[in-house]
Amino acid sequence: MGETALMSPPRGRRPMSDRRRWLQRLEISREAIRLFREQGVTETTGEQIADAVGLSGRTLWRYFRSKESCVEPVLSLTTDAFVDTLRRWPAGIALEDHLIAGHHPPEHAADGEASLAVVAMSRHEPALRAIWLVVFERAEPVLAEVVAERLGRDPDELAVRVQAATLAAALRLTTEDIAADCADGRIRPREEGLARLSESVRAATHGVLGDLPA
Amino acid sequence: MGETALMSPPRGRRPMSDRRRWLQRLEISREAIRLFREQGVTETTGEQIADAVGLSGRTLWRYFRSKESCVEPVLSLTTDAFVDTLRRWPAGIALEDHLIAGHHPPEHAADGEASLAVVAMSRHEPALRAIWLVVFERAEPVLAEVVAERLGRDPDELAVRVQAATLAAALRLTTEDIAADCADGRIRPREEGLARLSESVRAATHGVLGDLPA
DNA sequence: GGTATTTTTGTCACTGAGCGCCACAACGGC
DNA sequence: GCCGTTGTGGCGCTCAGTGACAAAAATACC
Repeated sequence: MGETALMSPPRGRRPMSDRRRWLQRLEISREAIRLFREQGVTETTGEQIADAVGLSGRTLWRYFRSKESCVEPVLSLTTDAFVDTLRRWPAGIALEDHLIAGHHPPEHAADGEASLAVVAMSRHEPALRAIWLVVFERAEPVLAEVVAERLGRDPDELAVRVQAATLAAALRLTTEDIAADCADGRIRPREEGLARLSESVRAATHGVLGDLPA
Repeated sequence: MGETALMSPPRGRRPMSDRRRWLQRLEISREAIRLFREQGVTETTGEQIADAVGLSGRTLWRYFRSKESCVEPVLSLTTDAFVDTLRRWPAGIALEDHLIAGHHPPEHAADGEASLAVVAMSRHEPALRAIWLVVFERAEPVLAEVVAERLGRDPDELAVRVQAATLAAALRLTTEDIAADCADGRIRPREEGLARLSESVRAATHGVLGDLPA
């Protein structure tokens, strides 16, 4: 039982155990976030999370080393999905339109909302903030690939990496802004969030990435 | 505990209770980091830290909510000092020269080395990593001011904040690199660290901030 | 089908973090 | 002297997290 967190669902059929474990972690993650949102982090005990998933407390600690890290799978899933959408972004199309056009299964929407809630909570919960920062940091190399491909250059080039870092910074800041607005009652519907994201990408890249079609 | 105060001459007991508390936290921080470096984090108990400073365990938890957060004061001190030096960076001068030219009291050097050690440990200690990320993140607004001032624009502008976040990311990554090299035996003298930092700043800003004199 | 083996889970006991509560000592003002 | 305030230690508690071992379940092998 490796402690390593898997970023995306294992595809293979054979080692079902791996995928099973991934699903179990995801399930725990969803329940944990639900409880965190309902009662707060400190008010939620590990036992409660375990009960909610029908596991014993001991087993929970075999899946996660701390109760805060329970939020990681959902956070990773959402981040990966977003970066993946970004990767498929065709040239000549406005980013916003592409984001809206992507396929969005309803369960992904729920996870996305949960992730935003976690990001919002992370403002006052250092442990959650650390998870969020680390998860998002893992997306940076992928962003570097996206930038490199778009510019037709090498992902190892300094300029490309810098551009990717800038892009990552813009995406993270905007996501946190949206999460904050969302949590503070200023309800932000999905569309507005996407618009803001695409705007910040445009601002961060000065349009270098090929947004702004015709 | 204390009966006869045979310490130094009676110093003014002003309402400086705030500064006193700050000093006490700093002292705890130094001892905690020393113990963490000597025995590792998990092997160090809160009681040991308390003993090292001559406090009871109960009192330690009044100063810090977790034993890992004991590293925060030294880390903040070092980070603040660095950002402050950056703030005083005059236009038209190479960053590296400015960093070297800054005044560096010997006790700051010890704290700086301790901070690097903490950053190095944070690679494998999630709790320490959380502290480090949060401490450094607090520097971002200040960096935004620096960027804004240098560019003659507003600190609230999205482009400025993005630039500052990029700068922060570059500084953080470089610091972590230096810390890792330092901890892994590849001894990195102070000068080389400063050179690397100024290079990463140049790379992150494309020279926008006005490095590269003449 | 069956059994043997490996993996996963649960139970129990334990350490240690961290806090609530109360008592006590040290200050400073009256 | 008597206060109120503040910092501190002691006691006991809850809960995070782990090690050890047993029960159960999945898997492999026949």
